[in-house]
Amino acid sequence: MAKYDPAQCRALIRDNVDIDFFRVICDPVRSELLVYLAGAGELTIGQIAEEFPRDRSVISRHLEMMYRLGAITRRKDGREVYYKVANETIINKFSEAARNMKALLG
Amino acid sequence: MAKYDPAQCRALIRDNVDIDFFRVICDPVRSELLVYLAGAGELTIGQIAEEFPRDRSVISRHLEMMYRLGAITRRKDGREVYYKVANETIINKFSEAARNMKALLG
DNA sequence: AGTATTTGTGCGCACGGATGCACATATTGG
DNA sequence: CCAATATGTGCATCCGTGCGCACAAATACT
Repeated sequence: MAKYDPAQCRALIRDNVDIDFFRVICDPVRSELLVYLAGAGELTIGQIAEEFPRDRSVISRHLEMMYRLGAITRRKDGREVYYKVANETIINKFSEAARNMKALLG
Repeated sequence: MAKYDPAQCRALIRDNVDIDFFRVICDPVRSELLVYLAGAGELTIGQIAEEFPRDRSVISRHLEMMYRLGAITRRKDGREVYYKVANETIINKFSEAARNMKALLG
């Protein structure tokens, strides 16, 4: 049997699916934020926080996390920061992962 | 603006992507197990545990978790249990999610 | 400049999940 | 029936992460 090579395994995963992206997206709170944002269009942290049972700082950190991974975009206007879902990026991540998994396992 | 409805948001997510499935798959340890299994074909818990720096019981629980969500199949033969990656299921989950996200956001 | 408003951040607390040990269960072989 | 091997499980512990409070930073408004 082939000897186990952790580095090679991890590399093989990361070449095929953006694990960090999906991990961030598939969190219960963040996925809810994402769906809400997708339906609302463009919102500030304050507007979002009004509707969620979490502290504003928590919402801020979740959005920051999704922003870093490209799931949402943001636009600063004065003191407010408007967040919006990065539709194409998300679609592409899922499509790419699906295509690669098919090639890897199919 | 639309009032926030947590139940509706969660339902919308779950109708489009199997969050629990992806959460389990995209864990660092489990994804590594999955890739290793995919390359090796069919292995027992003992064989897998020999190659991973975790206790056998930990491997057992991770495999059980992935089995429950359909990511892997298992076959009992005597005292041994052979695990194998459920290629079609995984491919289908990714394809379905990609298709739905495209319809939802595109 | 001074105050108010919006967002970012440091920090400590708490909770959930991962981990490993010890033991239970199941199955084989003698 | 008994010992040996493979896997499942209860339990205590540890560690990462989420959470919210308090405060800092940035910007607007008068």
